[in-house]
Amino acid sequence: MPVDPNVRFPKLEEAVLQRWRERDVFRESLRRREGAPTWVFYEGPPTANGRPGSHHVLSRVFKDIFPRFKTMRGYRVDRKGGWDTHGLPVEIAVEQQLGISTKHEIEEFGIAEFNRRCRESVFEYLEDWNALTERIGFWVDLENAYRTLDPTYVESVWWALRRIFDKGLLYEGHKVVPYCPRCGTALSSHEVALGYEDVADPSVYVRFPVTEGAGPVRPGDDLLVWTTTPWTLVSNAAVAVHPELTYVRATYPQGVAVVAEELVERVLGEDAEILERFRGSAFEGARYEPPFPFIPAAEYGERGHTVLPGDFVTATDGTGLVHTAIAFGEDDFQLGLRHGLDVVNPVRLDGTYDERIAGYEGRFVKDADRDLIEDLRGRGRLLRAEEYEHSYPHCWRCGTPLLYYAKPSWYIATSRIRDRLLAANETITWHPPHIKHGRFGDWLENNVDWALSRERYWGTPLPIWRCDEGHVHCIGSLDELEERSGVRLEDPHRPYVDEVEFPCPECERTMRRVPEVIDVWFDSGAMPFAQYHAPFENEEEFRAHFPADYICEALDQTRGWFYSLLAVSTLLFDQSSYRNVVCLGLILDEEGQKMSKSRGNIVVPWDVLDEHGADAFRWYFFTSKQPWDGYRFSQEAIGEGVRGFLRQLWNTYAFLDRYRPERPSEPTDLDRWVLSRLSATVSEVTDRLEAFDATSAGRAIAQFVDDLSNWYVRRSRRRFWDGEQAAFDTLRTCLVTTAQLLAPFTPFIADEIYEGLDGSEPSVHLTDWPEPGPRDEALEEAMRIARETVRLGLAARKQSRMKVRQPLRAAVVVAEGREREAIERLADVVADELNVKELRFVTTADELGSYEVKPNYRTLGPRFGRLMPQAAAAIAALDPAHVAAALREGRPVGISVDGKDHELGPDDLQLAMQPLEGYQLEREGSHAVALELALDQELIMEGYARDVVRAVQEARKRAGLEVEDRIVLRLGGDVELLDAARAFEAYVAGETLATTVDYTGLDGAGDATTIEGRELRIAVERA
RNA sequence: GGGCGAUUAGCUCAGUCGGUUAGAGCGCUUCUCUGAUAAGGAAGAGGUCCCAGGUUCGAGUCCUGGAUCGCCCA
Repeated sequence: MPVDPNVRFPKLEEAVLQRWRERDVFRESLRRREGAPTWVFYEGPPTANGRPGSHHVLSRVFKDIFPRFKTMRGYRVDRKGGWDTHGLPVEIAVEQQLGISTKHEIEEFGIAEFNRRCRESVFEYLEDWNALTERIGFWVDLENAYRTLDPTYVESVWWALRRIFDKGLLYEGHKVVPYCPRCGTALSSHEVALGYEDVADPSVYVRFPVTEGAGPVRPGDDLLVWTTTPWTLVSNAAVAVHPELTYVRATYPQGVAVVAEELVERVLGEDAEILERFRGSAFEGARYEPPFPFIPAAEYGERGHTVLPGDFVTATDGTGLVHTAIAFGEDDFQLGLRHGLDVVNPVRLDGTYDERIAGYEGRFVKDADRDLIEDLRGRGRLLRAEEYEHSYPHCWRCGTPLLYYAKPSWYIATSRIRDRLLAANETITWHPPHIKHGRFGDWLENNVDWALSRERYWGTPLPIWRCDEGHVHCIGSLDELEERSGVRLEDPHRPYVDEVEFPCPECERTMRRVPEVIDVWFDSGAMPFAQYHAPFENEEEFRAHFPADYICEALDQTRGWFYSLLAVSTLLFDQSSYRNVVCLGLILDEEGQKMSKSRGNIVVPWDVLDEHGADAFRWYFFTSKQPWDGYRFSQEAIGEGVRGFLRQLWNTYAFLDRYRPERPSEPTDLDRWVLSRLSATVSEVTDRLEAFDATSAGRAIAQFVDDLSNWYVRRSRRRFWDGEQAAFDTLRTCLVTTAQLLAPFTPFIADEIYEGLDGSEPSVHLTDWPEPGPRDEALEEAMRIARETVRLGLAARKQSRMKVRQPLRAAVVVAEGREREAIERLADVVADELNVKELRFVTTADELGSYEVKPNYRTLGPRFGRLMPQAAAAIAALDPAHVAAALREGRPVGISVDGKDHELGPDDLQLAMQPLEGYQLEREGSHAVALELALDQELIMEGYARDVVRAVQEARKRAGLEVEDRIVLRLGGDVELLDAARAFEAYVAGETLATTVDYTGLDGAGDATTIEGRELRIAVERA
């Protein structure tokens, strides 16, 4: 069946998919690499509880391209799919479905049923995902995909946690979390991000009288402290100052105040007199009287109610002295941790004060702000109270202001292996590179312990059991749990696991599981071994697939999967679990806005696939820009790629298909040229793909296809009409090899072209990656120069308004040396393109234009330095003709700069052509083309003949004739046109496939057309 | 508020080691070519290389500060 030039790609792709299914190509590609070296890819698991979007297409096609490439390069690339199934987003989706929103309601509803619904919900869109995955050509083994909810997976995670526990790196501590006192639950960071609102909170400046001085600060001085959460003042534990910042003692109406120097005027006004300046570190350890007497300093430990150093303190707001309440802020908490302060939290989980805060017991803390401020004012401790506008997080469910709250939580002591994490990071190649020591490296440098536990329901249960005596045991396998408890868990999730109890190995009391589940990121970070249920089984499989050679996810995974993978493998194996990583950017809409459902600017993948097809979608992502820069995405942008590249490639293929070789022939320079370009392209594409640079690789292919279509084929058309074997062989080789290069990029069209032109394997994806053939760089360079010459000649025609169809006697080319040899070698091509009878060469431009001499700054700049402008002036003053002559003969040229003589060689000067008036000449650098515009009768006649041919071809098309149909041609009209046609009858007849030409006129019959104002009538009939 | 990245023609993007006339594709206008192509070719219009300083003989490129946008974090 002939190749359809107007094929619809989406339809073509469906047919190719069908062929892949029938021939089982993906699995065959793995079978054929049995025993070959492995190249390992890890699938970062998505969650299938929402429909896949365009950004998922992006990551999936990037996950596809390099494994395909490596498979063709001879590796076995197993691609095990995976699904992330646990976590809060899943729970929230189910809560919404049930119309509930609190933990209390979930427990009332029943954890068993709630989790059953979560389990269902995570695969709700599995069919969509599977269909899309196949349709975009992402080859991944979905039948054996790992799922983080499977008991085998959970067991491997437990094994990992046990290992970490045994190393003493899993512990219970406190963590400050955003907490909704109404819902009684901590919120995850992305939930917090949902609920920021601008609110006015009190802003108070409070006096803390010093009781025990330190450095320059004396008893009786007032530490001025600023806070926007007066309710936390009741549990003030310390005051933080920046050790490097400058502070002052300054007079004010109430006595002497201590405040950051930069803020004196803003806090104390202009009248304050500065008594002393000193560093924050100077008064570290000073003791003060706290703002409220509810909790004595001793409760906080040794350093309660003292001044402590804190790097987080700034002088942009407040006073430069920061009130610290250990239980209510991350900075506060870390400060307390560092200086051994004990956590004292007088606030109950419902957000009210407990009995220690006499007079306020049972009141909601935020509502107590006003009374607390009045209390301070009454005791003369308040300097000033204002309102402060800022954005503060609220619960996205109920609108209650969140409290930051220290809560018990289980941690992995990753900060203790920070050096190992940094060392492991050094072994990873990042794309783009700046992530390595930028965003990711910084994150590792500032590593804090991994807060592992979540007080939630749908997740891997934390396998820690505890007895009343406080002994702790970490379970490392389902077998172990069964041995201790006698219970074999079929489903290790809550609530079933919560019911399992066993006697404490130390004290024989009953051990019960702690209620927490773990952070889902630990699940996915454990996938290198958990996907195989290692080490319980498939240990060899795991060993053979560790570490990964390649992973790829969006940039937002730096603190997600990229981190959890690295952390888990470093904790367990002290090495990275991946060697190369490609980070993808975000997808924005046409306006540069983030795509979101609420904006309604989502581009649905299926729309793109139906309109343009998967190859177009893929090609856009691969080649429009470097993937980490993000995309401005639109259907239109993808359509451009289809027209500019896929159509061009397809048309070239369809062209080849239209003709048949009929006679043997020798290869020409054009053949050798395009094959050399092919070799160059193979090399470059291979190099770029090896470097994970799909963008440059794809663009190199596009450039080659453009050369192939718009130069090789265009220049070779007649050879195809004539059935020259060498042309067919060359074009076929180019297209088959291009199909191989394109296979990882656009697997459908690549396979279709391969199938149509070669087909010796069941699929292009089962072929070996092409090796570059020989190069002829001299010929490539020659062709480059010849094409440049053509470009100049066409420009000259344009300038002289001399249409290309009009033959000219000659083009005069200014060129010497290698350039001239190159053009002479390809003179036929150049003359034909320019439609001139001959090319004449002149060595210098003296007869066509004059030279201009310019300095080569690159060589002369370093030599002359600041005298460069003078040197340039001296060069400009040289006689160009003299310089040109001297350089041709290899003699140096002398100039005088600043009283000294200098010799300039050929590298120091550049000659450029200057156009001379009255000539039609186009120039570039040192070569130029001029046209001989004089026309004689013969040239004019030939021009007419070509016009006639052109008109007849039009008539043939209108008559609906096939290109190979022979015709009887009859012409009538203007005498000169007819004379011209008669004079060039062989040419006219040959071009139009006319068996006979008749000039007797048509008596007004036939199609009338006009050439140069002369009438021509044409009648064509199939012969 | 901190960190990272981006900013070049109407749009999408290149721009190497700092080298003096900053490019391509698309779109637009005009012309041209056409027995593969809704194709090709030529010309034209279109630029504050985000801004301001600095280094340098010379800055789109290097440094500092700022603006805008995005991401991550607080």
